[in-house]
Amino acid sequence: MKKPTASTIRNVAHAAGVSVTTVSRHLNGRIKLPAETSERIRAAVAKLEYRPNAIARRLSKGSSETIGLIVSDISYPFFAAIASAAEEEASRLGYSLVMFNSRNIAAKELGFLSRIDDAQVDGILLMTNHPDDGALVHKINTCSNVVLVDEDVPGAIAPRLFADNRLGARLATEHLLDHGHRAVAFVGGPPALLSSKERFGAFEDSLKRRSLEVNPDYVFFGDYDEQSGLDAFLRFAALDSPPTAIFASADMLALGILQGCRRLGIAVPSDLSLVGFDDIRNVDLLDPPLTAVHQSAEEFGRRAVGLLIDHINGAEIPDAAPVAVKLIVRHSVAAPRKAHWKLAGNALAGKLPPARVGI
Amino acid sequence: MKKPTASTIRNVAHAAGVSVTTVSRHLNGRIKLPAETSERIRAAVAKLEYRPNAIARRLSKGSSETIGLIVSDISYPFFAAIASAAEEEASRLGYSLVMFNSRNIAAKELGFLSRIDDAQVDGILLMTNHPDDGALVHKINTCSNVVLVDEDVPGAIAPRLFADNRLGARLATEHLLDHGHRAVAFVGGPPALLSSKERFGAFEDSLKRRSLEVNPDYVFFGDYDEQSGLDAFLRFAALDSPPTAIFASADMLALGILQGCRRLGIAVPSDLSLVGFDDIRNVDLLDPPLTAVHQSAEEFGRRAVGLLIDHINGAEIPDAAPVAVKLIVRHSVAAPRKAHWKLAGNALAGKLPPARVGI
DNA sequence: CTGAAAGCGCTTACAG
DNA sequence: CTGAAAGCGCTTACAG
Repeated sequence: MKKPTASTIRNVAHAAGVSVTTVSRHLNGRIKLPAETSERIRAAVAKLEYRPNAIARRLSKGSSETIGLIVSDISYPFFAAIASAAEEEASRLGYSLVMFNSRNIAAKELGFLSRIDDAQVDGILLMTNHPDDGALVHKINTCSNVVLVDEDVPGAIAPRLFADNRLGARLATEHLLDHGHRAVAFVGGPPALLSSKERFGAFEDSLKRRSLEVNPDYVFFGDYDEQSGLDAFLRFAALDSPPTAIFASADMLALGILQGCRRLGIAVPSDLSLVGFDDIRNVDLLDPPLTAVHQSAEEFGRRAVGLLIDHINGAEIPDAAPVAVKLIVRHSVAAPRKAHWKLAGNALAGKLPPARVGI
Repeated sequence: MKKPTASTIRNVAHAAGVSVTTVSRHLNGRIKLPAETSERIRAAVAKLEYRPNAIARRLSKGSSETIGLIVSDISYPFFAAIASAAEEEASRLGYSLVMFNSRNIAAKELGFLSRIDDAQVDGILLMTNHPDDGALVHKINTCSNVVLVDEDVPGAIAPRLFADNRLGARLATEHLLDHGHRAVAFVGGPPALLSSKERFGAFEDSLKRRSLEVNPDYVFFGDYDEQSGLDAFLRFAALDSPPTAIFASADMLALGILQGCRRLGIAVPSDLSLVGFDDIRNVDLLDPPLTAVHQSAEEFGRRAVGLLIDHINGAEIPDAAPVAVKLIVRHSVAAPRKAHWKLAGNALAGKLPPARVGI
C-alpha cells in the first residue's frame, strides 16, 4: 500500500475546485488556463506537496521518458565511462537514464529488455559481451527500441553503434611492426564477439600486408579481463620463442599482461612491447605508460543515446558511422631485442593456465 | 499506447477458462490449484507469451522488488565496484537493482529519491558527495527506506554504512611517520564531507600523538578527482619547503599527484612518498605501485543492500559497524631525503592552480 | 473550453 | 475455493 500521506491529482483537483482532467491537462501543458485558475492549481500543488505518480502515468500513457542502459560489467572502466556520457546526453535531451548491470548473464539481459514491454523504459541501450544462443535476437526483434552498443548480436534488427575496430587494430599492429617486431602476438576477448573478430581480422591482415604469417602459438582468446591477460602472458612465456610484442585488444588484458611481466621480471618495453585498446583513464600513469588505441567513451555514450531517442521517435535510423579511434603513443613499445627473452629455469612451474580455444 | 501484441492477464484467464483473480493468485503462488487447472494456465501463459506487466503490478501493489542505487559518479572506480557488489547481493536476495548516476547534482538525487514514492523502487541506497542544503535531509526524512552509503547527510533519519575512515587515515599517517617523515601533507575531498572530516581529523590526531603540528601549508581540500590531486601537488611544489610525504585521502587524488610528479620530474618515493585511500583495482600496476588504505567495495555493496532490505522489511536497524580498512603496503613510500626536493627555476610558471578553501 | 467516465493491467478485499 | 468488482493514480477520447 502506498503511504497515506502522498497526495494525488484528485486531492489537487478538489483543493483547486476544478476537475481532475483540468489539472492533468494543465500540468502537462496541454491547455491554457485563466491566470486565476492556474494560480489556484499551483497553490494546491504546493500546499499538498503534490508530485505526479510516475508509475500511474506510465501505465496510462505507455511511455516514461526514461531509457535504460544494460551493461555487462559496470566496473569495467570503459563501460562506466560510456554509461556516464550516456546519462549526460539523455539528461540533456529530457530523458532520465537508468543503468542495469547484467553481469553478462543472458537471462538478466532478457529481463531488463522486458522493461520496454511494460513501459518502465522507452528504449534500451544494450551492451552485451557474450555470444547469443538465439534468445536475445528473438527478444530484441519483438521489442522495439533497442540499440546495440559496442558489441553486435547477429541477426538482430536494430540500430547499432560500434567502434572502428578494424582501423584500431591495424594502427596497433602496424605500430608494432614499424618498430621492427616480427614475433607479435594477439590477445583477444571471447572469440565469438564482433570486437574480437574484427580486431583479430585486422591484426591478421596487417601482418599479411607485410607478407607475415600469424603464428598460432601467438594467438590467445579469453575474456576481456586482467585474468585472461595474465593467462595469455604465461602461455606465451612458456614458449621456446616467446613473442617480442603483444597487441592486447583491450586495456584490461594489457593490465593482466603487465601483471605477469612484473611477477616474472620481464621488462616492458625493453623485453616485450605492448599496446592496448580502449585507452581507459590513467593508463598514462602505469609503469610503463601504456601505448593504446583510443576510443572515445564520450562519443560512444552521446551518439548511442541520440540514436536511441531518434529510434523511439520513429525516425529511420541509417547505419551509424563507426566511433573513431586513434593510436596514443606512450612508452610501452620499443624495438625488439636481438635475442628472444627467455625465462630462467622453471620460473613458470605451476603457473601455466589451462589452454583456451582459439578462434 | 502499449503495443497491441502484448497479452494481458485477461487473455490468459480467458484462454484458460478461469477468472483473472485465479490466474493472478496462482501466478503469485497464493493458491493451490488442481493440477489440471494449473496446467491449463501454464499452457495459456506459454501460448500467449504472457509476461506480467510490472508497472501495473506496482501500481496496485505499491511495491516492486526493485531497489535503486544513486551514485554520484559511476566512472569513479571505487563506486562502480560498490555498485557491482550491490547488484550481486540484491540479485541473490531476489531484488533487482537499478543504478542512477546523479553526477553529484542534488536535484537529480531528489528526483531519483522520489521514485520511492511511486513504487518504482522499494528503497534506495544513496551515495552522495556534496554538502546538503537541507533539501536532501527533508526528502530522506519524508520517504522511508533510504540508506546512506559511504557519505553522511547530517540530520537524516536513516541507516548508514560508512568506512572506518578514522582508522584508515591513522594507518596511512602513521605509516608515513614511521618512515621518518615529519613534513607530511594531507589532500582531502570536499571539506564538508564526512570522509574528509574524519580522515583529516585522524590525520591531525596521528600527528599530535607524536607531538607534531599540522602545517596549514600542507593541507589541501578539493574534489575527489585527479584534477584536485594535481592542483594540490602543484601548490605544494610551489612551497619553499615542500612536504616529503603526502597522504592522499582518495586514490584518484593520488593519481593526480602522480601525474604532477611525472610532469615535473619528481620521483616517487625517493623524492616524495605517497599513500592513497580506497585501493582501487590495478593501483599495484602504477609507477610506483601505490601503497594505499584498502576498503572493501564488495563488503560495502553487500552490507548496504542487506541493511536496505532489512529496512524495507520493517526491521529495526542498529547502527552498522564501519566497513573494515587495512593498509596495503606497496612501493610508494620510502624514508625522506636529507634535503627537501625543490623544483628547478621556474618550472612551475603558469601551472599554479587557484587556491582552494581550507576546512 | 470543461468534466464525467473509461481505461491502462494488475491485486485483493469482499461476497457468493 | 472461486470470481465479479473496486481500486491503484494517472491520461484521454468522448460528450456536453
